[in-house]
Amino acid sequence: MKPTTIYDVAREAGVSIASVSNAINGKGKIGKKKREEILKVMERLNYQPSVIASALTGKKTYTLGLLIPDVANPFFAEIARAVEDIAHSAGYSVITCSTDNQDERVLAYIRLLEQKSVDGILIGTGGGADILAQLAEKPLPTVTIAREVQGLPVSGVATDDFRGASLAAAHLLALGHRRMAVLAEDLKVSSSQERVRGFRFSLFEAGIRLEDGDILPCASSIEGGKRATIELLRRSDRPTALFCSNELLAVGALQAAREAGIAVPTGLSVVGYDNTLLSTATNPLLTTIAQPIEQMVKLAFELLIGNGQESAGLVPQRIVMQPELVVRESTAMPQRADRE
Amino acid sequence: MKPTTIYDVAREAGVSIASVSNAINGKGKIGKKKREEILKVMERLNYQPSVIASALTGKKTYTLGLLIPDVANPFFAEIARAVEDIAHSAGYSVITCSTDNQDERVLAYIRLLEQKSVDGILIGTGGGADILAQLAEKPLPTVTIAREVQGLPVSGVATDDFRGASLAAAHLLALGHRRMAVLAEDLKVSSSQERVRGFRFSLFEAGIRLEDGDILPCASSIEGGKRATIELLRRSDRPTALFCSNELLAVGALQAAREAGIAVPTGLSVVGYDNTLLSTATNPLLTTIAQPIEQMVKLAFELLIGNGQESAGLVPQRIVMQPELVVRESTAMPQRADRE
DNA sequence: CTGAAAGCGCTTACAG
DNA sequence: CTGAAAGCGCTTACAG
Repeated sequence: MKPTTIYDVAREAGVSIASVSNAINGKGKIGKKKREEILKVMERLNYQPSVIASALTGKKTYTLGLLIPDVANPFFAEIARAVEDIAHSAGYSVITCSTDNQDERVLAYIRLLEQKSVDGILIGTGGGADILAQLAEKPLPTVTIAREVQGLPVSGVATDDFRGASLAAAHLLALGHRRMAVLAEDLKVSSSQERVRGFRFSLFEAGIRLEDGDILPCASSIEGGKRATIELLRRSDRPTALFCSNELLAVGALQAAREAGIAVPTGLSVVGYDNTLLSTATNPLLTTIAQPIEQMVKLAFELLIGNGQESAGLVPQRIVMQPELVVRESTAMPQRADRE
Repeated sequence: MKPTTIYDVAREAGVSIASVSNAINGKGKIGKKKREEILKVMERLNYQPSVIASALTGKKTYTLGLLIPDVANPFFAEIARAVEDIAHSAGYSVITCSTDNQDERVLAYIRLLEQKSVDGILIGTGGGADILAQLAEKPLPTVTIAREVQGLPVSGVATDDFRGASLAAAHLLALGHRRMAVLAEDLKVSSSQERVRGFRFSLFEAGIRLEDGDILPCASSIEGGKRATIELLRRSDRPTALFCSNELLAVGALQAAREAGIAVPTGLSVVGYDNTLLSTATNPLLTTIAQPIEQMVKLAFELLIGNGQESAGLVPQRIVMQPELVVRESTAMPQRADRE
């Protein structure tokens, strides 16, 4: 009933446990024959080394922590999947931590991950920079993904959110829109801020002023986007186009427009952000900004685990990827034939 | 730089490590004063016990494995979130494993989870019953969730998929549909099978025969659902209603219908399954079957970890929950004013 | 190349 | 109530 240990195979193979250990880890200090014999015995006994025992001796736990706001959010679900795949292919498993961007949850999870001696943490969540700053002090390798942390001296990879928003703005501008608004999720999150800034700045350059009132902070959910849009559509000078900082909000906007009897894109254009599967589930299909998830994750993983081995004490490295505009059906030239 | 250990606090507090251990674990064998003093020292040194060390002495790892087909699939993302939350509140963390329903992946993950000495595994994935059967042999606590495993002597909680499909059938039947078809994901997965069976049986009882050709196996993706629907819509006697075994397929169906110029629900009714956020992102909103995810997860967790402590050697227990029909906009009476 | 021994950070009987 | 000691399953110098 008890799992077989290194002692069992040593006894069975007639060698010392040190030799078994060496055989497993391929340290050169063992004869070929002996090695093969041991491997054979291991196979026969169906022996599987305990990673917790080996971790205790200073080796790695081969476990990573992934901090994200919410796995149930399609964008982060996709990130989680990508992380899982690349980690798994490198022998690691990952503990997913949904923080809801709440400081206390972030804190609790970090503590937990420390106690479990994970080999590293991938941070894709919001949460006070001060809290995350503590992390940088610790010996625990950390890299951020899909977000920046102000002044945090850790490596990370993100996509250029300012640029992504500019892409959206340029698209809308080119279509001829002048009255626009933005739906923004939690402004504590850097990526959200950047998207707002980028959009605003692009309009500014085009000579269009986006008032504070045109930027609506929303709960990051379909409902949140819907509520904000309803309010927007009630205004006398309602916008002809909406830029949403994520697709949950965009879906909400679509729904609000529909209920208000405003056709998209004819009466209202909307562009989302992230290019998740939600953007292909809506009708009309969402025009959106895509982030190269797989690549980001791949790079982040390499930064974390170190493809080279000496990445340890290096200077923090920030990689920024380029977003892309994906034009689908939810944007068009503005026309005031709204109330169809 | 090195994390503080139990020795550090013992020295600092002027006691033995055994006492520190006792203080932490609240074993009665320690004086109140001493206990509080120790706790204070722990606080001051910011001491956090190593769970891997404690796990090695026979205690739990407080880590669970969650096997699902794919976290990027909204339904499983929601399951993963629910599991994470309840696990976290009980002091556990969870390693998410996306298997794509592939035997080899299932196998690899199980092996990994064993090596990491997880305290239990939640199985929500497909994969050969034979493979999972091995699991039952092992001392590793296991419970299935949202699926059955034929003849596997383990506990589990699922919702009644046969019934859920019947609900869908009844709804469509009541609306007056007679020519129907079903889009089924991977038939190796029990839940999928049951949904097909349930639907078929209900029609049968109503005197309607569902031919094998009316049941289209699809890749479990939007694309998969779309392709199958396109084929279906080309048929001369095309169905007036579609039952999809999950919402990815349903979304695909919606898209196919749109491209074919067939209005939903007027020209074609479609009902999905799972009630994920996808069902509220589409236009029209999806009529679907809801599973009580949170409750299922809660019960599964209790079965796994044992709210009572002696659940160990008990007879496997299967809990089945009831699904619910959620009527939204994608279903209506059949009418042959298709080509609008 | 190989084995005896110490040690990783805890917990748990076992004496006192 | 408290501490010394053994042990969990490995790995890693260190001798041979």
